[in-house]
Amino acid sequence: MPLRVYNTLTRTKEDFQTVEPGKVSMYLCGPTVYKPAHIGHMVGPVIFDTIKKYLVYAGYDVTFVINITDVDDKLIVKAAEKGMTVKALADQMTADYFDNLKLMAVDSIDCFPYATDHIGDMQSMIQKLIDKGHAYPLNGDVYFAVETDDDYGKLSNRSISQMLAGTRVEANDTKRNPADFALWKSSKPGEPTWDSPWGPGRPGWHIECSAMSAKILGESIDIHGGGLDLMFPHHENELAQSECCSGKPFARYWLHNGLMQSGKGTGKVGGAHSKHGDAPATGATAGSSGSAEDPSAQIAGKLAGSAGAESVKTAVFAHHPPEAVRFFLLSTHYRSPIDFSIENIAATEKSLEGFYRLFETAERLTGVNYYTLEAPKTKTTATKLDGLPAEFAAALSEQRAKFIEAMDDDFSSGGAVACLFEIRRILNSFINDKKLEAGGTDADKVALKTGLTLLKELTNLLGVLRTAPAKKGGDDELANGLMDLILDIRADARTNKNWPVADKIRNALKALNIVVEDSPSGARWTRG
RNA sequence: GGCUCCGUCGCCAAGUGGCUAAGGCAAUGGAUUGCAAAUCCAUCAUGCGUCGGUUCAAAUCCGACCGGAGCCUCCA
Repeated sequence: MPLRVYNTLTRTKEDFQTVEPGKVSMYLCGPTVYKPAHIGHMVGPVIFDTIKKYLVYAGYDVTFVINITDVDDKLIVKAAEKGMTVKALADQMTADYFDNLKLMAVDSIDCFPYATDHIGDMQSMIQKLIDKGHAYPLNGDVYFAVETDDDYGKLSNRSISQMLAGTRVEANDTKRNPADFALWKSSKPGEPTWDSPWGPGRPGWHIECSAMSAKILGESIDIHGGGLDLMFPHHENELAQSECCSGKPFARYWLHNGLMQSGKGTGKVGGAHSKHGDAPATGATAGSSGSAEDPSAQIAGKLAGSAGAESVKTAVFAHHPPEAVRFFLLSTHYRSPIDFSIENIAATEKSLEGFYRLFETAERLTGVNYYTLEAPKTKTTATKLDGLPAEFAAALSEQRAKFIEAMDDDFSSGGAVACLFEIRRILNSFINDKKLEAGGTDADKVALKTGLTLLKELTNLLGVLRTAPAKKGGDDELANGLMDLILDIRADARTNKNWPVADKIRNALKALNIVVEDSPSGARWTRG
């Protein structure tokens, strides 16, 4: 089964064929760094990071670029508001963005080009467009002439006339066509500015992606990604500029991820209500107007504009482990809108507990630490299942095949996630059947270890289940010491079949939110 | 007004022409356990918004309708 990807340009799933055999160039539109990253900013990076990991697994040599747009109108406005320089604000917000990527285990990006480092490249591109008659200077600005591009509108499937029909046209607009967009903007005093053949100014919004993409990845790239909201005008304009400039196809495949949405689809911030009434934990109580300080404000509404004076780092990750958030993002298809509600993320956290439990058990039985376990990174070097009990090997192999099948079908991570749960079940079953808790053979332990390695091979592709959950046991010596003592006394009571005492201890601890579990190898406790 | 997209079990969610419609959460029964917890096994949509149509065959294609979302405003 070949890899197939949905291409926005053709609105169909196509077989994946790269420009250069064996190599993939990927460009994802990154943030304009004028405010802290919100949870929605994490969606694209997580998805395309996963795509890259999978392409590497499939044997491709992948170069993945995300740009940082550090010059822009909004940045100028925001910096002025805060009394900071544009650069200082951009640096601060870029650092915040990187922090969050790290938390989300997004670690496969090869290059983060900054717009301000490529002004020269943008100017050359603009000059070339002017020379070719696709752009024209006007009072210190330079505009792209959409009518010179026969294909204009092909990505978002709209025509120039159609676009103008529904929009009010500014009367004093001197552009040749109202749909023409700025490649270069003359600057006002106090704004960041660069010299240019058309006068001092700064680049327009879309040109940085075209210029940096061509510079770093070449004029024709394989995958261009971004949020669905960027399809128009951003990607449409990028496409027009790039192709008019180079005369070559800009990107083979356009991949657009769905946008994150609030609770129950009520749209704007403040209109969102939880279906079941009270939203637990984050106190979106009285007054449904999501304030910016409210953690759930990050979860409300469109996420883009209004909310988000606070970084996702503190607004979301303080309450929900980034691991769970990443797992949640990948449990649905990347093109679907994502309903980021507190209930949903809580359900994901709950569903992960079974994995953590399995890893704990496995470590106790085999000494293998799942989180540091090394696993193969490519299909050709995949975990070998030779010598394992036949049924066990067959079950694991089937799930790996299904996982690959799902990912091959337009990176259907939701289907792939189901395989992880199946493998969890298979491993737990194996532990039960082979009575590993009560001893078991070395061969069975090796088999279990191999099963874990296969699971790790797959969870690595999704970038999930990489770190142990926050400690649930005791982290102070006194508590540990006391619990050892208490459980020791209880063990004596159980040996003497003194059930009332044993149960009293367990129940009393339960009231203190400490859960005691018995097993053949002794009692364990966790903070509930 | 124009352009997209979506509606699958109580909830989340795969599947987009043909195997018994994945999986998770919740629930129920059983195994296990001194009792629990955890784990395993079993059950849980003759049905995929509604009504028509195409087809040997449709959740999957077409039409209409109902309901929801996004874009056309420099939001990832």
